[in-house]
Parts: sequence; structure tokens; C-alpha cells
Amino acid sequence: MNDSKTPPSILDKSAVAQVLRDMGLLLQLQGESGFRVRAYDIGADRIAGLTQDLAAVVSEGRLQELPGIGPALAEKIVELVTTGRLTAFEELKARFPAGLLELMKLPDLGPKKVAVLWNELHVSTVEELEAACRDGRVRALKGFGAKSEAKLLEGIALYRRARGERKLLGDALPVAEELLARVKAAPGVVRASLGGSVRRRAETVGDVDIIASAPEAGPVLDAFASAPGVATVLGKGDSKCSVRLVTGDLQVDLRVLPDEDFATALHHFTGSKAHHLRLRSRAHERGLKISEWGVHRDDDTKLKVDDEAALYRLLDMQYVPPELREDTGEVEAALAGTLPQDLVTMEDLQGAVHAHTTWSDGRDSLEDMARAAGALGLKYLTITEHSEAAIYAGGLKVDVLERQWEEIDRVNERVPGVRLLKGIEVDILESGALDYADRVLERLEVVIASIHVRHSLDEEQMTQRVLTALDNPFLHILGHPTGRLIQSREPYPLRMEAVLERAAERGVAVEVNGKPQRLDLKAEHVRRAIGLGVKLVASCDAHRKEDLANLSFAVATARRGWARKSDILNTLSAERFLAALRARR
DNA sequence: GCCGTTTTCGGCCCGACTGTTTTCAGTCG
Repeated sequence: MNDSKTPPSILDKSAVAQVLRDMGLLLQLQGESGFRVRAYDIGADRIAGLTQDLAAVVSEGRLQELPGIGPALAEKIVELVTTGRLTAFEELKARFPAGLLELMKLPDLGPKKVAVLWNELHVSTVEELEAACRDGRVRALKGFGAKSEAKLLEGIALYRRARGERKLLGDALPVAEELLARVKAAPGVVRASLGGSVRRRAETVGDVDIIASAPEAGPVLDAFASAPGVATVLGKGDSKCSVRLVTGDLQVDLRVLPDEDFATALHHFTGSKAHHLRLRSRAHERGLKISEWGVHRDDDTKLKVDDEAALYRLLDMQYVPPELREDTGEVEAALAGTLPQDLVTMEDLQGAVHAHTTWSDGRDSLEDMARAAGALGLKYLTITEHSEAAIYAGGLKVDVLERQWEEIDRVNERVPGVRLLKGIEVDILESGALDYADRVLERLEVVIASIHVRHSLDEEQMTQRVLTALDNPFLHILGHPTGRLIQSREPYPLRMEAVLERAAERGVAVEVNGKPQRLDLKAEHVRRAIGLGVKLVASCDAHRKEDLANLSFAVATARRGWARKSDILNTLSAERFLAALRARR
């Protein structure tokens, strides 16, 4: 993303943010003011969410232009970026046993209790805490009791299972929607919605929030707590209830309020925190106060807010859809009236891109895939099997590919309303050449090119490899450009800016792969691609019928990257889609 | 540690819930 002469940062954004967050935790342990601690957290959020190149911001001395970064944090970030270390952090760390930071990650343990455990019992690791709980030494401490001992042991077991892993959106969303349906059906419920990072369609989610309105909370909370799939009720009061599900250790929080508070509560619990901070200061300028409890004037009179759109109107801003609420420029755009109002939606899609069948490594037949696409209201589906080099995935030799075209013709006659397009997901070889000769590629309607092997090239080699592929005149779409698998494989090193520039130059579209493990391009790169004039496709990378639903994650990622309908080629009819692909430069 | 149209000191979000209390502290979101 950085073509200037700025030397690259030794630590990347997330590493810098992590040091700042840990620094905050240690300061808390030391008994520093919560506000000072919060300043580190806010600074960490700001760096992690930075859309610009961190090294460039540092070298141009622009750190303090970022809200939440003042002289002290700026100095520390400069040290981190240029040396990879932070002296103040090293010194602070040396004052406490290393395990205390980990202890604070356990549920129900914060800095105060960890400090007591350390000072009174010299407990500094999860193992020592477990032993102390079993020996009954913890219950003797002030502020602890037998119940907290049992809860800590439970928390330790859970921590070891889950290791604090966030869940993939694709795993959490279906479960969340099922539970939401239960809540909507509960007695007296007027409105109910998912909130939090699930509603914002973040790549991964920590837990699920549901917000509901009803005249009486009790019956709704009861129905929720006894829903099928609930393993443990973690807490239940007059207005909220937290449960842990059997599936994947997922935690779900439900809040129930009177309907007049629904819109403001939903907005509050949708976040993000960073987006809210900006709105609150905007509200403050206008003599208003926004909180979970509603919008109040300075004299405490409460304003009527029927829905989220009304909330933004009160602030004289455009409505900001949940997927955009990350404080990455949407607040400024909404104030200026330049926020795109026609973000792509699922209903805009006329066709699905990127599908495998039994001809290579897919599970379902061509005909089954065609019928499934029709059932979703899609008009076309691009069949893109693997090419010859992808032996592990049943890649097709040219003569087999030609036989598939005949079968596609037959299915197209048999299945009305859906057209299968003849395509390929051709491997990009190490040299950047494609795995089929041009004379084969030119006979295909849709050519996606992807990297599947030899991930370990260095950044320059990988970038050259992709640039060479983009120069092939028969290539239409670059597939999953970074090769990442969320939480299991890092993206391969690639100068994305150069790749997107070349794609724009050559008129090659880039895939927004909706497979929940991939989401590749990611939102940040989607936005950059659009800025450079690159056309995109929303793809499902389907290996079975059910995977066609991945399209919704592609659309969500595209929306998070501010994509409009006109940025996504498969919002066009089949004929116009194919024409757009052929329009190479 | 940050911030500024009540400013350069003194605020900064605060309520729900739990477990320990007997009026509250700590954690969480």
C-alpha cells in the first residue's frame, strides 16, 4: 500500500496497537487512573483502524493529527515504529510477573482482583490460580468467596478451550439469526435486531448482541434463557440476560427495553465504539447528549427517536449503514453529504461468480448447482473449476474441460431461468503465466486466475507474479488476491497498491471472495480498489449448493468497503456482465 | 493521556449485574 520512499514500519499496525493495549493493562495493574488507561486503548483503536500507511504517517510527523493521539502517545508510537521496541513498556513489564497480563484475560478477573491475587497469594499464572482455587485459598481473600472460586475454575476451563479466539462471522451469523428468530417470537416483542460486530458484519466476532423491545422484559428473557442450544445462563437480571451456547462456546447477550428506547439502544449496541465517540462529540457541539438511554438536550429533556435514521437526522448527517460505522471516514462523509447512498445489496446481484462442481473438487453436480442458484433468484452462475496444475483439487485437463462445455449446454437447456457460464479458475503459475494456453483461455466466457501453490515467495516475486498474470489479455478476474485464511493463514506478501493499479490499467476485475474464511479482498482493499477505478465481482467460491449463501458475505465485505451497485459487475445481466469482462485494455 | 465555541485545568459514559457485602466493589460492555 506504500509506493513512497518511506522505510517500512518494523511493526505493523496491529502489533503497535497490541503493545499500546498491553501497556494500558499494566498501567491499570499499577493502579493508574482509568482515564489514562482509556487513552491508551483509544490510541490503540486509532492505530489499528488506520487506513493510511503507518510508516508514512510517522515519517511525515502527522501522528498527532489523529484524534486521540497526543504528544505522549505519538512519541511512543514513533519509538515502536522505528525501533520495534518501547522502553517504557519494557520497564513496566519488568515490574510484574509475565503471567499477570494473561490472568486479566480470564472472565471476571480485572486489574484489581489480579493485583490482590498477586499481592496476597503470589499467584501470577493461570496454573497457580487454578491450584489456589482448588486449595480453597482464594475464598479467604477479601472480596472473594466460594462462588467466585468456582466461577474462576469454570473460567479457566473455558479459557483453555477457547483461547479467546473470535469466531468467524460465517459461523456466528447463522446461529445468531436463529436465536434472533426465537426472541422475535417471544411474548410481547415489538422489535428485535442483532447488534454489535455481527450487525456491522465484521470479519470475526467476539460475542453476539441482540436488542429487543417489549412492554415487559421478563417473559422475553425467560424465553431466551430457555431457548434450545443454550448451554449455560451466565447472568440474568431485569433487563438483560447473557448465555453461552452449546455451539462453539459462543456468548450471546440479550437486552430488552421499552419500544421508545429501541432505536437508540440498538444504535448504541451496534457500535463501533470509535464511530460512537465521533457522534457523541458531534452531538455535544449541538447541545445534545447521546447515550444508550436516548438523546437528551442539555436541560435533560428527552427527544423522540423512532429509528436510527432519525438519530442521524438530529445530528444533521446522512444515515450511516451499520457496516460503515468504523470511524474510517464515514462520519466526515456523512456530514459533508458525500456518503454513498446506493451501497450494493444482495437484491442487486443478478448472478453468482466462482463455483466448483463434481467436475473438480465440488460436491454437487452442474445441474444441482444450477437449480440451487435458480432457487435463490439468480439468473446466472459462472462455473469455474480448477485447472490442470491443481492436481490436489481435481484440476481439469483441456479435453475434460471441453467435455464439460457440452454438459453445460445440456444443463442450460434442461434448467430454465438460470444460465451456467463456461469458465475456469486457472492457476497462476510461479512465473506468473496461466496454467492454460491462450488458445484455450480465449474460448472461455469467464476466466478467473488465482494462486493456490507456492505461497512462500517474497513480496517482490509475488507482486511480479500477479502483475504478469494481470497482463494476460484473456484474464477477466483476479481471484482471492491475498490468499489469506482468517485465523489460520496470513496473506502472502504482496504490494496490493501495485496490483490494484495494474488491474485498473488492464481492466481486470478483482474478486471479493465471500467464503467466510477468506473475505478476500478485505474491506479496506475493496475501498482502495474502488478509489483506483477497479471493477469488482462478488463471489461465493462455492464447493456445494449451500455455499451460494457465501454471496451475502461478499456483499457485506463490499459494503464495508463502500462499494455501490455500479462497482460490482455481477449486478449486471448475464449479457452485460460478459461484455464488461471482455472490455479489456 | 487527551482535549478545548463553558478550556490550558479539570473533566473524561455510566448502568447492569454479581458476589460479596449489610451499603459496596469489581467487572463488563
